[in-house]
Parts: sequence; structure tokens; C-alpha cells
Amino acid sequence: MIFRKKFDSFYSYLAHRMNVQSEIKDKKDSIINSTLELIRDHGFHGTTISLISEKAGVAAGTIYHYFVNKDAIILELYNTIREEMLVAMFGEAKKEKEYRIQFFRGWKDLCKYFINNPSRLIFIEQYNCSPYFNLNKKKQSKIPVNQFNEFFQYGMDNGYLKKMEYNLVASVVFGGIIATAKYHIFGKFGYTDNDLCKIANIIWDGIKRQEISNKVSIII
Amino acid sequence: MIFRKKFDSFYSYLAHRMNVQSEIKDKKDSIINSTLELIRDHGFHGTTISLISEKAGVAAGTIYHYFVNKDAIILELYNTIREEMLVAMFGEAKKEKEYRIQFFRGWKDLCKYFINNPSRLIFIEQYNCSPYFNLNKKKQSKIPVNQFNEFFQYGMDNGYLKKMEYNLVASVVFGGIIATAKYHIFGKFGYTDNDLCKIANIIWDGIKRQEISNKVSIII
Amino acid sequence: MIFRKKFDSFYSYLAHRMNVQSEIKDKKDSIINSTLELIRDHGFHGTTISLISEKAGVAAGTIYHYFVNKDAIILELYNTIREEMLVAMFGEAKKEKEYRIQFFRGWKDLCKYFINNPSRLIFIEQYNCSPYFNLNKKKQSKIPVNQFNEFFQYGMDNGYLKKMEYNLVASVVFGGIIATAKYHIFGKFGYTDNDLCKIANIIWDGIKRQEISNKVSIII
Amino acid sequence: MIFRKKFDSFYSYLAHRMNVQSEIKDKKDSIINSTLELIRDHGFHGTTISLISEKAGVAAGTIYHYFVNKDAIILELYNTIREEMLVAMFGEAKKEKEYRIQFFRGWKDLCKYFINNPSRLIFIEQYNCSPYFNLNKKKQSKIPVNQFNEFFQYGMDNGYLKKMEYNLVASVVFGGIIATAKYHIFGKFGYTDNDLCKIANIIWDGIKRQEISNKVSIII
DNA sequence: AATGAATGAGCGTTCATTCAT
DNA sequence: TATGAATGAACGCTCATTCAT
Repeated sequence: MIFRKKFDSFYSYLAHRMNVQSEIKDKKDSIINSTLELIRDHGFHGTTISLISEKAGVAAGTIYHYFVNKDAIILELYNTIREEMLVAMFGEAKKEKEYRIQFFRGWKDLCKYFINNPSRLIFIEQYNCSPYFNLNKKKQSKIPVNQFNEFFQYGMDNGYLKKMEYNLVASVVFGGIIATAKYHIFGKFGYTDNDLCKIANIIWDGIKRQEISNKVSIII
Repeated sequence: MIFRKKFDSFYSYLAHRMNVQSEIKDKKDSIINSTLELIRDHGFHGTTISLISEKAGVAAGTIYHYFVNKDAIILELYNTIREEMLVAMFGEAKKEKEYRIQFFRGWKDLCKYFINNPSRLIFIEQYNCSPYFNLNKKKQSKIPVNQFNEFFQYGMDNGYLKKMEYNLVASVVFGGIIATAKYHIFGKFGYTDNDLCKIANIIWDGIKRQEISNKVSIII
Repeated sequence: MIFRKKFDSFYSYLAHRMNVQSEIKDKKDSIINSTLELIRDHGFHGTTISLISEKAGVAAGTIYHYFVNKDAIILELYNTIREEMLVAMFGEAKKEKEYRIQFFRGWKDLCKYFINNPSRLIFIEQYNCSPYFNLNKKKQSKIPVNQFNEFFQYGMDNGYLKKMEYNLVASVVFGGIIATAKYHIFGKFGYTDNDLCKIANIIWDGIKRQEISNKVSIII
Repeated sequence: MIFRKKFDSFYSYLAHRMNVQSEIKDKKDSIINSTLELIRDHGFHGTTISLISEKAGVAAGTIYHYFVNKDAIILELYNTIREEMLVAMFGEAKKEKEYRIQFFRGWKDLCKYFINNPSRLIFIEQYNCSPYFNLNKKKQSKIPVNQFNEFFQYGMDNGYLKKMEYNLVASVVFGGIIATAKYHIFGKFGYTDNDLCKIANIIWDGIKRQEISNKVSIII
């Protein structure tokens, strides 16, 4: 067996493998996290490979063992944060039974995720404004559904939400979350839980299926 | 009179002046417009001086007759678009008497401005995510009021809107406009006028002063 | 006659011509003098055409009516200052009868010329260090004699000076003048007339023909 | 010991270290030496990064691994030559016992250093005329003493030299050395050792303490 | 796997010079 | 004669990426 040459036993080999794995994860994570912090402080353009290598404590060349190029770091960061957002939004919410409560729980939890991780908020904001976004959007267009739009689609199909395109709901819901988190982080006063609930209410009123209403919409 | 020396009449002088002015304006405008389109296609960082000079049909050095550096082009573009936004939002709206109608007219007109000028929308979005924003924000902080926050302040002072920080109203209102315009431009189906009105209604409901309500906010 | 068309009389034509001449001289002088001051403040490299045109109060293009290129301004400045140096050194000195007194008068007068015209001193110093020097030296090598080396040659031929190459005497004499002027201008304390005479004495002792001397030169 | 991991023995480690060191020194030296020769031929301004990289046989970017910018190359060159000058002047001279002999030996040795290294002479001459000089002069002003002025101060304190400002002695002594070396290099005929001694004698006579003299200084 | 010296295309910017007016 | 907008080659410098060790 190949591990015989270097290792006393299968267990020491395994231990080594695990150690290496963890080191690899450590190094990759270090690169990812350093990039995230650098983008928060210097933006996409100001985050150079040499800055990343310095902050991550690895040589510049080492970065290219883990990522084919600089864009790949950003893409991985983006995908990681997207997953975290998914967990943040639905981790607790899916335990609720009522659709409306699921929405409120999810909206608030995702909003708090950004409030507690400002560098992730800044990254996502910058990413959506950058050429990376359009590049990645094309790739994403091949993925027909994901958990976000499944949730909204479910709401529409079951009469909870107005029938409209997924993107629009997403814009309003996520736009609201991001605007709220931004204001909390950069504004003079932070929000209370109560404030967050009120804002979520506004959004919900906007996207929920309208009952036969005696409220007259203004049309000009 | 000074124009006598070189020109046959005041009118030929004026014609000359206008011609010169228009040529200057042509070249400067060409640089500005080329930059705008390039930013739409390649982002801030991807818009190089050599690309601008190529697209504008001028030598690279010529750009530096009209702008001290690359940042100055972007800043001028920003200020121009800000002014256009102001005109787009309030040009017609201020003719209305009722505050609520002013809001709807303004919201819709600004939304349409972005729908009809996608490159301006993309520029503003990128600008707000970039280091340029923070640079300019400091300068703007010295200007105590502008027409945008005057309008919202008026609404709060006169009981039309909930009392809150200017930045938050701006986030919700402009965030809504931008999200809507983006969806119209990049989404599969465009919006009708009716759709825009419905979205404006949602925003208005969010920011208007709440009447004593029997609607119970959900708090979790 | 051609002047009839524009001028009332020959005299008014002449007056115009003289005025134009003087304007031309004014403009050329303005360019020359501005260049001199700019070189004093910013060095050769830092003195740009646009700075000269600004300081001289003429358009950049106008400079090219008077000089074929930037180097020509510098060359003319050099030749002008060389002439002024000649006048400064020999203007009064040649009125003296005794060769030794001629030397002292000339040395002191040239030294004072630099002390009173620091920008000229700085120019000459920079010129001698620049590639212009080598360029011009080749042109000058065609001029076999000038007033400077004539004076030293005369001193050698008539037994006042040690017989040596002209360039060496020049180095020692002009090197002394420039070092002294520099010290006066940039040093903490200025020189008195008496100080200048003492330094001239040192130089004279160095270059004058040695009498039969009991002073033993050191040779190692 | 850390070298054990990669190298068979301390000697192979040392050999490796020396090899690496020497390679680094080779590349840095190549840049330095190429710059020196290019400045001799084209002046400061004419010595471009692309010329240096071409002559040194390295990529333009490589230069910036060894020097923060172009000025840093010139500053290092200046400091190196200053040190060489110090060694050239005092290396042998300090072995002499008599102050006067020390002066003659030092003067001649430094003069010969420049005669044998014309590119260093030209560099120093250009440096002293350039903005770099003033930049560095301010830094040097913080260093209260160096070996050059210590030597002259000693001479003044012990009655060998006239009491005067350090700068003046330096001007006369170094001005003489540089003028002599220049004449030797650019003049038609080179100097013999005897010639150098004679010139040194002239300088010495100028700066040495005057005995009670029946020689009358001329004052006009 | 890890390094970091080396690369060189490409960046933003400058500036002597030209030329239509 | 005088202008100054326009030019574009060339500058110093950056930085993502490569590769020998």
C-alpha cells in the first residue's frame, strides 16, 4: 500500500490525511476570508493578489493551487455566501408551519445575518454591481430553480403571493433586506427587533395576494 | 464691441460662438457618452482611457483637456445624472397640488427615466457601490439640503410620511425604483404603466403615515 | 508703397514697425526670462512648454514662432548668459592697465554677477551637467578662440600665468567663482567684498607664474 | 536547525544561501550598473525604466522587486558612490601620520577614483544639480557629522587649516578634484601624477592656515 | 505542496509639437 | 502673428499569473 512508504500504520496515514485536509481547508479558508475582509476595506479592484497572499499568510503562488485565478476566489466567495444566505433564511423558517410566518422568520433572519456579517453584505452589494454578476448570471440561468425561487413559487402557486416573476419578488424582498441592513450598519441608530418586524410587514403587504380590496390604487 | 474686430456682425459672432461652444460640447459629450456606454458594458475598472479615446474618436491626451483625470469624468457623469434624475422626478410632479400625487408622479417618472436610459441606471448602481461614492458622499454631507430630502422632509413635517431618517426613505423609494427598472430592463417581460402604479402603491403604503390601524403587525 | 494701405505716413509705419519689433523683443524676452525663472524653480526637466507659455503670457504655439523647439530656448539662454558673463568679467577689467589687476577686477565682477543673478548661476550649473552641454560642446569646438581663453593665453604668453591648457585655468578660475557664488547664495552668511578678494588671491596664487621658490611642492 | 530540512549539511545550506545571495546581488547590481552607464550617456531624464530593463537584461517589473521606484535606484547609487568616495579618499590617507600628507594622499586618491570611474563622476555631478540633491540634503542635514567634515574640522581645530565654514572648504577641495578629473577625462591631454600633485598644492595653499605673511592681498 | 522572483501587457497620465483658424 | 485644441508616443508603474526550485 502506498501509505506504507511514509507512514507507520493506516491510522497514522489517515491522521496525516486528515491533518493535511484540515491544513488545506485552513489555507483555503484563510485565502477566502482574507479576500472577504480586503474587499470590505478596499473594494474589488483594490484587492490584489499580493494583498491577499500577505493577509492570508501564504505565498502568491500558493493561491493558484487552490483557485485557477482571482475571479475563482470571488466566485467561490459568492457561492459560499449564497449558501449561507439560504441557510440563514430557511434554517429556522422552514420549521414554521404557516407560510406567512415562514416569510417573516426568514426575512428577519436573513436581515440579521447581514447585520451580523457586514463584510458579507458589502461583498454581495459589490458583486451585484460588478461585471462578475452578469458573467455569473448567464451560468446561473442554466440552473432552473433554487430554494429561493422555489419558496416564492410555492407562495404564488398556493395563493399566498401575487402572481409575478420570481426576479421581481426577489428584488423587493432582498432589496428591502439589504436596504434595512445597510441602514442599521451605516446609519446613526440601529434597529430594534420591533423595527425589523415593521419593515417586514411593509414588504409582506406589498407582495401578498391582494384580497378584494376597498383600497383604491392610484393610477396616473 | 469686441466682436467687431473679427466678425461682420453680432449675429455672425454669435453663430461663431455657438459653433465653437457646440464643438466643445460635442467633444466633451462624446467623451462623457462613450464613458457611460463603456461602463455599462465593462464596469468602472474595465473602462480604460484607451477604450474611451477609441470610442469617443479622440486621442487619449485630448481627454485630459476636458477632465483632470479619469475620476473627473466619472464624477461629472454622476453629477449630470443626479441632475437629470432630479428633473425627471420633479419636473412634472411639482405641478401637482396633492403631496400623494406628487409622489406617485415623481416615482413613476424617475422609474421611466431609468427604463428609458439603462446605461444611466447601471452607472448609478455601480457608482453607489464604488469608492467614488464614499469620496463624494463626504463632499455632499456639507450640502445640508437638496431637493430630494427637502421633498421627503416636507412630507414628514406635514404629516404625510412616517417620521424617520432621510436615508431610510431614500433607500426604500430609490431601491424600489431601481429594482423595478432593473426588472423591466433585464427581465423577460416589461412592465405596463399599470404595473408601475401598483408597485408605487406598495412603496407609498410603506412610507406614508400610518393611520390608527386595526391591522395587527406580526412580531416574532 | 505697401505701408500706404494701413498707415497714414512713413513715420507712422516706422513707428508701427518699431512697436512691432519691440513687441517681438518683448515676447521673446518674456519667453526667455520665464524659462530662466522656471528652471531656477523646477529644473530643466520640470520646466514644461505649458509652464513657460503660462508664465510668459503667450500661447504654447507662439513659442514655436520664436524658437524651433524647447532646446533652442535653452541654447539661446545659454548663449545669452555666456555673453553676459563675458561683459561682466571684462567690461570693467579691460580698462585696467596691469594684467594682475585685470584678473582681480574680472574675477570679482563675474562673481558678483552670479551673486546678483542667482537664476543665471543655477541655469549655468544645470546646463553644464546636462546632455545639452555635450551637445553644445561639439558645436563650440569649431569656435577656436574666444575672449576668455584669449585673456588667459595672453597671460601665459606674457609670463603672468603658468603655462598650461586653457581648460584647466578655466576650471580653476570659474570653479572658484561658482563655488564662491553658490556659498554666498545658499550658505548661512554672505561674503563681504574683502572675502571675495581673499578668495581671488588664493586662485591667483594658484595660477600665477611661480617665482623661483623655496617652497617645496609635495609629490607622493 | 532549520536548514536541516532541505539541505544535506550546513555547508550545502551555506552554499545555497551564498548562491541565492549572489544571484540577488547579481540582478540588483546589474540594474544599478546599467543605470549608472545610462545616466552617463543620457542623463537622469533620458534614463528610462525601459532602457534600464533592456540593458540590465531583466523585465521592467523586476526592477520594482529591488527598488520601490526609479528615484530609489538613483538614491542607492548616490549612497554607494558616496561610500566609495569615502573609502577612496581616506582608505590610504588615514595611514599617514602628518595631516598635510593625509590631505595630499586623499585629494589625489579621490581624484584618481573619478578619473578611473568617469561614469561615477558624471553621476555625482548630475546628482548635485538635480532635485534629488535637495531632497537628500534635508535628510543629510540631520546627520550632524560625517567623515569628510570631521577631517576638515580636525584640521581647523588643530591649526592646520584656516577657520571657515565646512561647506566652503568642501566646495574648494571637491570642486578642485572634480574640475581636475573632468579636464583629465574630457580634455585633450591627460594629467600625470606630477600634474595632480601641483594642483593639490594650489588647493592646499588656499585652505591652509596662513602664516604671518609679508605678501599683501590685493583689495579693489 | 509551497514558494516568491520574474514576467510583460497594459494601465493612467504627461508633454513637446502641430496645425486649422 | 498668434492661438490653444488636438495629438500620440512614451513615461513610470502595477499586478495577475507563471514556473523553477
